[in-house]
Amino acid sequence: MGRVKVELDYSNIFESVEFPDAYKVSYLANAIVFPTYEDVRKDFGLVRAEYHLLLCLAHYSELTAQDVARITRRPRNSISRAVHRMLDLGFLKRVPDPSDARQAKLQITNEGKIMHKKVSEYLVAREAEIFSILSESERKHFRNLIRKLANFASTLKR
Amino acid sequence: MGRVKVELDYSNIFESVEFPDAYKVSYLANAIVFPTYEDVRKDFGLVRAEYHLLLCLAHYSELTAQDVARITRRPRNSISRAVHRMLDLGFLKRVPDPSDARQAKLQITNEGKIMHKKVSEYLVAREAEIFSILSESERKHFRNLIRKLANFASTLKR
DNA sequence: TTAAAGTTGTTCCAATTGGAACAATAATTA
DNA sequence: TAATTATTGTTCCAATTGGAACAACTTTAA
Repeated sequence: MGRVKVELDYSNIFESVEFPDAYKVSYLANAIVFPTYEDVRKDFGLVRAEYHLLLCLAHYSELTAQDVARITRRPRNSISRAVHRMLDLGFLKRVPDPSDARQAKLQITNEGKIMHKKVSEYLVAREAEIFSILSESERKHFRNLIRKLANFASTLKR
Repeated sequence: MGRVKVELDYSNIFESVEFPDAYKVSYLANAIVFPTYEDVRKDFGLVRAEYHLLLCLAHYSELTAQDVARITRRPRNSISRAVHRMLDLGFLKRVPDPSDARQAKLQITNEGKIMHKKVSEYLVAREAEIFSILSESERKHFRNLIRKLANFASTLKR
C-alpha cells in the first residue's frame, strides 16, 4: 500500500484571497505579462523599456524620452538607457528640440518600424491565444471594463 | 506671441495599439501591480516573494516552497531566499517532511498571520480604490471574466 | 537491484533595475 | 531683471532578480 501524492489545487486562492480582483490582475501580470517581456527579450533582443520605446514611437510620430516615460510609467533612467541602445541599433533617431535645449525629439526609423512589426505580430498572436478563452461578447465586455480601469489608472498620480 | 506647450493625450495608445486587451492588462500591471509591490516593500519591509509566501500560507495551512513557487509562478530560488528571511523574521516555521527528505512543509506563525492581516488590509483598500471606478454590476462582470482568464493562464505551461 | 531520470531546495553569478544625485536648461516668482 | 524652482536627460550605485549548476533525495525504467 504505497503513499499517495495528493495534487494540490492551486487555484483555490483565486477565490479565497482577500482581494480577489486585484489578485487575479496581479496573477495575470506574473503569469503572462512578465513572461512575455522575457520572450521578447529572448526572441528579439529587446528589453522592456526598449520595446516600449518602439511601441510608443510606432504610434506617436514624435516623442521625448520623458513622454515615453510617462506613457509607459517607467522610470526615466530606464528609458534613457534604452534610447541610447535603440539609437545604436538604428531603430530610433533623435533630433534636438530647438525650442527647448533640454530635450530631444525621438522618432522611429524604417528599421525600427520593421522590428516593431515583427514584435507586435508576436504579441498579437499571444493576445489571441490568451483571450481565446473568452467568447466574442465576453471579450467585448472585458475590453470595455479594462479600458475603464486603465483610463482610471492613468489618472493616478505617479 | 508665446509658444504653446501642447499637452499630449497619453491614452490614445490604449485604442490604437495592435493588441489593445493585452496592452491594457500590461498597463495595469505596470501602473498598479508593481507600484503596489513597491509600497508593500517600503511600508512593511517585505519583497514580493516574501509577501507571496505569507499570502499563500495564510490560505493553505501547509505548503512546500515548491508549492508556493507554482502557485505564484515565481522562480524557486526567489522563494527559497524568501523562506529563509521569513523564518528569521519569525513569520514562518518549517518542519521536515518525514515522507520525503528533499522537502519541508512550511506553515505561517501567529506573527506571520498578524503581518499578513496588516498587509492584506492595505491591499484590500488599494483594490477598493482602483475598482471604485466600476459599478457593482460592472465589477461583478469583470470578476467573472478575469477569473476565466486567470484560470486559463494557470493551465498554461510554465 | 541497479541505473537513469526527475524533483527539491540551495548557492552562485551576471544582468537588469530603479532611486538618488547631478548638470544644463527653462519657467516662475519676487 | 535676478533669484528660485522645476524639468530633462544622464550617470552612478546598491539592490533585486532569475538562470544555471549543484547536492541530496526519490521515482521510474531496465
